[in-house]
Amino acid sequence: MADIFDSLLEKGSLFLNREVLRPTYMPDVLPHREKEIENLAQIFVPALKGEAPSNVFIYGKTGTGKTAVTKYVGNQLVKKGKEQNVKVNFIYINCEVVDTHYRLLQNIANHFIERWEERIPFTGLPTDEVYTRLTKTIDRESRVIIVVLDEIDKLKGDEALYTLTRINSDLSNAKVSLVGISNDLKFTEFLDPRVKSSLGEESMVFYPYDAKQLQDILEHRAKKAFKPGVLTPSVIPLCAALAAQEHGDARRALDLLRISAELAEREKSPKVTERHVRKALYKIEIDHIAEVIRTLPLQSKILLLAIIREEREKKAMDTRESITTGELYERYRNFCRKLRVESLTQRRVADLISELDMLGIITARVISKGRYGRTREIRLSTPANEIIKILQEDDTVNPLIFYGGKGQTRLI
DNA sequence: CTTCCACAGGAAGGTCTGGCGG
DNA sequence: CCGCCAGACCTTCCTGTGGAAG
Repeated sequence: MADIFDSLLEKGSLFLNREVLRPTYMPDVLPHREKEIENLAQIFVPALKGEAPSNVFIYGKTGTGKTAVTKYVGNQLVKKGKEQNVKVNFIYINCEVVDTHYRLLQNIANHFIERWEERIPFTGLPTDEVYTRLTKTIDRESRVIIVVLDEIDKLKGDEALYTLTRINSDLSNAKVSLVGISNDLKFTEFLDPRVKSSLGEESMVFYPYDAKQLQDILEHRAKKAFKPGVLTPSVIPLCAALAAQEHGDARRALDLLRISAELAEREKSPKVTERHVRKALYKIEIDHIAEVIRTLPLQSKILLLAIIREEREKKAMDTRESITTGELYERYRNFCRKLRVESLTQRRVADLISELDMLGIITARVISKGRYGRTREIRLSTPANEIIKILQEDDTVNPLIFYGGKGQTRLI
């Protein structure tokens, strides 16, 4: 039994340390974010004199380094604080995980309570009691607390923010500053104006990386991640270019590189090549879409199969025409009858088509066929066999799928 | 130029679920 | 526990429209 793992461990690895390429990894150098680091440090520096820094709001799309920069500067700050004997606390909270008023206060408070029996329970106390305990606890000594609220737009209700932005008026020794991080540029529009002005005392915007910058980042990490000489020289530029095209998302670029290498490894290839990158790109895309399709509502799944069926029929008849809403609706109704599922109205189905379009599974453009009306031109933008592979697992729609020879699939 | 198809897509209202304050 | 409300999900009804055909 041990042997199979031994062989996998030994020759498999192109990696020195795969973790370096994961999004959770905290690099010690952040290329092309020097300015942002400097800025944020500038804002934080009063903490070292025992004063509360301004609250900061940080915008930027995913993979632009917001979290990394904030954590990086925060860690440095705490270190410096220790050197200079100033009490500085840096608390990072991801609001996707801690998403309610209660849990937020609880989380911050527990950060300062060592003794297990005094910790605030997950549930059971009134929220204002948690608040009182929080203020009492942190106010025992004079210190500066920086609370980072990552993905702040995921917080439910703005009560939590309202409480936190005013907490300093209930404290006489400690001081609290907030850092809000969001990738939703419209987030503040819906906030209570008082919260908005308080949170936005300072604001920073993180712009996406361009291809050249992504390339630097990848090179930096690749040095630690891979054994020397494993990457074909064009691999990193290609990953960078592809990710830059997408949104300048560093996380995507790193994922792409990691998965490329994993594919190469699985093939027992001694080197990662451009071909692996292309394959990885396809895999990432399919994996993403697979997840979306799997979680689609039943009606959309049926609709999707109806599209595949219509598309195949068109191909068989060798016409260049694409599918129209009317034809598709008929096929959809037909599928619903076969499955004994109640069908939706055409109006509703039209909206479902738009949704599938927005999800990138199909494309649906409005075209006019003159005398023959206005409709949408519908076509798949995802390989049909991949979709069927996923929908086979759904017992409700599965009866529509038949298996021909040679792994071929057909729809009723 | 007008007609007219086959829908697009807006508006309003119904139904159901689930969270929340009292 | 109950009533209320918001929001997701649909239906019904509707007006609007690009462009080939006539």
